[in-house]
Amino acid sequence: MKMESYKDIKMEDHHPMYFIDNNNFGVTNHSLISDYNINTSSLGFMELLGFHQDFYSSASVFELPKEENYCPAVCVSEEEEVKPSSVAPENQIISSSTIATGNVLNTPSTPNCSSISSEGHGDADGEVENHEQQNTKTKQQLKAKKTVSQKKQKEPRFAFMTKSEVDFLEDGYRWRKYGQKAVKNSPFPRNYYRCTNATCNVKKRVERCFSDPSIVVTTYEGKHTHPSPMNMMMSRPNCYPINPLLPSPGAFTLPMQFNINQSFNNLAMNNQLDHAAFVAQGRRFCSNTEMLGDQGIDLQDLMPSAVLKHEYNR
DNA sequence: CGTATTTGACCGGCGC
DNA sequence: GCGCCGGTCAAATACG
Repeated sequence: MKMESYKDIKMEDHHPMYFIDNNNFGVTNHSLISDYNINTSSLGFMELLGFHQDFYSSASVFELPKEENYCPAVCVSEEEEVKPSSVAPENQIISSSTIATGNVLNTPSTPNCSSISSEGHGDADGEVENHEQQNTKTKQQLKAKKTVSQKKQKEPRFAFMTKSEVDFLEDGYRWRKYGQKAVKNSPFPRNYYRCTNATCNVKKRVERCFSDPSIVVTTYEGKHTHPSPMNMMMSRPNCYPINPLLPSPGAFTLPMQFNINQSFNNLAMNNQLDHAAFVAQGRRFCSNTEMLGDQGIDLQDLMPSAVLKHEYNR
């Protein structure tokens, strides 16, 4: 599999989409995601992905060889998702300096539902109301309730587009597919995934761009309530990518060449890595019960399903 | 046998 | 009110 750099995306006029120039996304040889200057007080792109500072600030984690400098264009949508069928590959790239303004990375504040809680209470002069007034009020209440509930349902959502031959891009989390729908005017179906963590309600939609089948549009909805299994690995002191020349008993040596936009599986398939060694190291890590016990994670949480599948098929 | 995926049915929102 | 469409459910199926 080969991923290519993608710079030709057209912004829809009404969508607050932001695209990040390949060379500024932090996957070039020495620039980092942490150089992003994302407003940390808001819900950032990386936070939505569940990657925390302690993870992506590690230089070695995001170093990538020049020939693999494929970073996909990233688009972020605050209110609406990307509509793959309408995104034509054409122009307009905004560099990471533009992203630093951060307006689309901010999570829209959701109003409280306190207005609802007053429903049916404190109506002291209700006796004088006639039926018409009551009916009108009921309708208004229902309408208000409906509006609030609609707002409440709106989860922070963002999407990014990746030029890739594979549909499902691993991101460190485990997902369970719960649906697939045919997309109107598109030969490519839309796949629906849900985070397998019981306490997490994050959803993910994956579909191919109709106008350019080589582009995969991944839309995330919600925010993970738990750290990324991969993030957990990386954040543990003895689990950071280590220099293989410096032996560390019990340490899980992750591949030194790693990129957020590339899946674990892709990594394993990449000629930069030895897949068997990668899986074996994962096993070694996961067999260390002391390391896993306090976090309640298991092998499947740590190893993305695609990697595990790949192992099964061997 | 347990778990993940598939896929048709169902539901709710929205426009006409 | 009706139909279309996006999203979700859940039974059936596949797979290890």
